[in-house]
Amino acid sequence: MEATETEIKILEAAKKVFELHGYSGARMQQIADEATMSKSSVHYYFRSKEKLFDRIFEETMTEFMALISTWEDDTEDWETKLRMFILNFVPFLKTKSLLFIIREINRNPELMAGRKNGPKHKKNKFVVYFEKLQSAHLVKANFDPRFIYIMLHSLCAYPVLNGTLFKMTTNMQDREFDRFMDAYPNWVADFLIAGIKNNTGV
Amino acid sequence: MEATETEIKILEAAKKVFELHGYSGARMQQIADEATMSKSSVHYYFRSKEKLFDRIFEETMTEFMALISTWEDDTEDWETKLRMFILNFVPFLKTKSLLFIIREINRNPELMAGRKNGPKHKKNKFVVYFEKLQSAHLVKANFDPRFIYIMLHSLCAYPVLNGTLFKMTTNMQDREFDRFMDAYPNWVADFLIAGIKNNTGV
DNA sequence: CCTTTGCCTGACCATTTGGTCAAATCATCT
DNA sequence: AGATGATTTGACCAAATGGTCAGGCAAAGG
Repeated sequence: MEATETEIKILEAAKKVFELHGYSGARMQQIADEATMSKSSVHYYFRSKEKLFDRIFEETMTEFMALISTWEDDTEDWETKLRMFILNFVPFLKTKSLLFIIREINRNPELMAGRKNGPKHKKNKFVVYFEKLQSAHLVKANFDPRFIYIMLHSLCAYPVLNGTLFKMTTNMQDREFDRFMDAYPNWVADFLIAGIKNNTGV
Repeated sequence: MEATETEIKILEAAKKVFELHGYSGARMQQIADEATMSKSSVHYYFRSKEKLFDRIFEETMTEFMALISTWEDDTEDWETKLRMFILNFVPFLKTKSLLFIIREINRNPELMAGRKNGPKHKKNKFVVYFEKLQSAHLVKANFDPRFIYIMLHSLCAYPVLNGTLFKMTTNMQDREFDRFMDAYPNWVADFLIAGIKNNTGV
């Protein structure tokens, strides 16, 4: 697809509005305002609200999938790779894209079904990587790599997703929480790495 | 507040619809249908959509807060308490209430500001409990209890919240994922407990 | 200067949606 | 039965919203 300057302006505005209000709450007029043009122009470039939404959703999912699929089997040791992934992943999540994805999938599960180029039938790189490590006896084999995978994502994503509630339940002010979250990725890395090494229970 | 049978019927219908579609996507007509009565009747009991929503949100938040605030300083050892909390918490999250809360807070942060009886100024019981354990040298003191608190919640909540995506990225079928999630709470408990005991890095 | 082409917009439309209201129905008490 | 008050509803309304369309306008080409 080409990408006119105007199209990009609309897409950025739409992304902002859709992420904040969701599909139902988003207003074409607000998208037009945000892009500083008329509602008609938005319709001129993307026929309907749904078409525009589909485009945004598709792009966001593609970006997200690309990020979480990055796990090359290069020479670095797994501790370094894990830490780098976390340090890279957490900041991305702050863009609110994730809540957007989760919310819209919940609203309409069809959005997932219709995806092409999804990693379906492609094995999860992270899981494959840890299975190899286990076969090579480089880490203990007494846990399911999928469990580590899900823990990893949960620890990275949820505090960002639910920051407001955490601030409240831990009595932190905005600034204090920000500092906490700055240190957070390395804590997660430390805890996960130690857990995988010392793992005794699973 | 009293709670007429009719009111309860409406509240349950409304909760269902609001949780599925969010505030903007919810339709008064659908709520009425779900409660098998006319739209006018819904308006008769709860003046407006917003009033009805506020009631649902308030009740959901209260229920949620009550659950996560339960951490009595009784005689059980912390391992047991932690495990029991997880085994109790994960099933609750399956009710979709959490996505509802997160989504609506994101849409309108004012919803939190206006809450009374919130645990503001009440110290977080979990954190206080672990601080005591640390003071008594019952667990190592080389980590921030708030970090454990956030990890605990992240591990419980996120896989439930984002199950659809996890199913996709780990190539699991519905049934396989369900079995995985049945075992999940105990894995989390094992991993967390082991991590807290062996903690070396944080 | 005139025409064509693509971009852009204000005015307008049809439908949806939250909300109102008077009338109908039901329950309760005398 | 009749009066009274609460409950329920269909008909209706005003505002909001996604979408359309004829025309304006600027640049390119003749």
